[in-house]
Amino acid sequence: MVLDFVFVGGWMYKTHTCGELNIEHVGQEVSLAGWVDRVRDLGGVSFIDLRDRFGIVQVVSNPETSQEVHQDLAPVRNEWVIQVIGTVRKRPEGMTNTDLSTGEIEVEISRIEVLNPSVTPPFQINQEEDVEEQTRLKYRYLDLRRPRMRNNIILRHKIVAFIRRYLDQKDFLEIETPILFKTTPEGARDYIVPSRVHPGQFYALPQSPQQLKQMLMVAGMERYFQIARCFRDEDQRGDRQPEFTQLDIEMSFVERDDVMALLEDLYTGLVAEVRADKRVFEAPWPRLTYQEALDRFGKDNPDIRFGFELKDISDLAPESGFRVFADTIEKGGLVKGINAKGIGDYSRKQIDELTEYVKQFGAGGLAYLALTSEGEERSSFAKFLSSEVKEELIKRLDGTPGDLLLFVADAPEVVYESLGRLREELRDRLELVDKGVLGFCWVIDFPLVNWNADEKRWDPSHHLFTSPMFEDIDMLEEDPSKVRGQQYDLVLNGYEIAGGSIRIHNADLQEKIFGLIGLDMDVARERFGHMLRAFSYGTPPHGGIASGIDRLCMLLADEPNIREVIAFPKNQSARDLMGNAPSSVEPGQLEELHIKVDLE
RNA sequence: GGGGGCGUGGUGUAGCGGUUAACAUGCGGCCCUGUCAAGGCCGAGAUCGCCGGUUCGAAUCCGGUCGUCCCCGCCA
Repeated sequence: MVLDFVFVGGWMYKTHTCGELNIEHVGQEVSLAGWVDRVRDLGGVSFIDLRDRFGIVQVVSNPETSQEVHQDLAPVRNEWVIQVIGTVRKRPEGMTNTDLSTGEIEVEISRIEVLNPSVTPPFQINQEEDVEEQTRLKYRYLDLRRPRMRNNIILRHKIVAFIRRYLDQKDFLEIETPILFKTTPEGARDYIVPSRVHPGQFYALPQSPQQLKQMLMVAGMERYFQIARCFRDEDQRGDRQPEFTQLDIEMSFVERDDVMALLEDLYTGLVAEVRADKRVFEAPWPRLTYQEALDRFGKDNPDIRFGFELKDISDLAPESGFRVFADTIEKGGLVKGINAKGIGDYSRKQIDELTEYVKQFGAGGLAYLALTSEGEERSSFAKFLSSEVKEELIKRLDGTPGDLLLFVADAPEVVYESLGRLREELRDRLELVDKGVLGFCWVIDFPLVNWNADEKRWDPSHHLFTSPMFEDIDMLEEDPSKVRGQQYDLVLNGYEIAGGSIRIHNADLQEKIFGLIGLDMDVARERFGHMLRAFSYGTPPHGGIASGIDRLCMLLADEPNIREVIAFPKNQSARDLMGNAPSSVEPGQLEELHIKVDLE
């Protein structure tokens, strides 16, 4: 028996993968290795679906051909790892399986080798049944064998591979930055790592390589990128993990539009390559100002794929006759509404559910005006309105029979938040969007700083290295709230998937910003002295962007949370259920680090 | 830190005050020579997450606790 195992870097156990065999290979002797996906023992003839990463192929044994093979095969069960040597042959007439790429052929076994048996797995690998996530995470190595996870991991690889290829072609250098670096107290909570050689001192894991990539611009690298792991010790959500991956990009001698154009081109090409079946909602991607995003969608990461936009009716409120509306305006608030098209016949109970929903976000209530499909009106507040005001309201919101008009009157933040969230809640309830559509948009012209009422100071809305718009710089002193930052966010289907800015590259301006946000110069020098020093040595104008790879993969894989696109994610309480991390350590390890644990 | 949902054979579910705790699938055995979610027959497998309470009686009601998921806070 002579088998062709010649290709360099191949696998000694295989001449072919399970997925690649087809009618062309008929007559060839092959060696395959993989997992038993399923056994069909018909008493005489036996079939095994043999699976590897590349596909499934049916292998057959017949006692008339070889009694010995048939005996070797008898004990084999699902998920055993076996090697099969045999001959590819065309399946008999009418026995083709059109669901399988290898369905025209099968492999007649001449030898079978058990490489490793398997105990019965805790859940079925060969079936797409829902299994509790806890179990999936505990046995993640088995979960990853299933098609859903395998496809997600493959998609993620393709995404990252495309990004690397693209950026390499555009003259970017991939540069690694330290995982052990310095704490950044003004961001999220840091993960910290004790230093053994410097007792009492700690490294911090990077929340992002922000400072380091700017240093690389000072260093003259001009175009940098990294698929960077980032760490933030905050509570989890479906789209947040304690460690996550971002595509980190920084460029010298660029303006805002250069960075935005690069990312738009990159992701447009990426979608065409990895999800050609998806349709982009609007191209070139629309650009919304921060204010426009809030006014129309109630959030700075809007889902632009459907209507139900927010309409302002604040001007009608004072004279409306409805006290709640009028008082809100009196107190400096806003009144806005959305037209939930097509649910004018919602029951009182259903409307109450929506009211409960917005209350989560601080709204005092939800005023409604239902225009039933029979042309009648039901309303919580219309009785207070003159018919002129009511007509104007309906006109403003483009209300027609069958619509439900919903209003929130409150402080601006509350109005935006509650209606913005309600809009997306209605999207999900009413299935308003086609899942095959990708709604990219840019949000620009963010305020550079926001007033922090609790701490009585200005906080950067992006981060403290973001450059103000040059034309706004002279307002820094008189009215910081009016200063826009050279910042841009990329939003996809209502998720922020990238954010960046043009940076400050001048030590004077950087010191001014430190002053504005109330950072004492001594403290600033201690924390960011290395940056100020670097900026005094010839720093090019520069800017960049960071994009959440996990979220991007999640959206391109049509998954509901980022755990589904991470091989070994952590659960809600930041625990790894497979390895059971975090765990306690030996007392000796703590001693070495000069650490005493004090558990209350 | 707060609010909500869910914990029933290995897996997924049903049962919601008195059942022999049901069904599907998986698992084990037997039969079966063209299956591909193979089929048929038989069988094993659950003190209903844990603790306490109410009740003549609790998987079922109540309280607590643990685990897990979703949301708020948090996430420059």
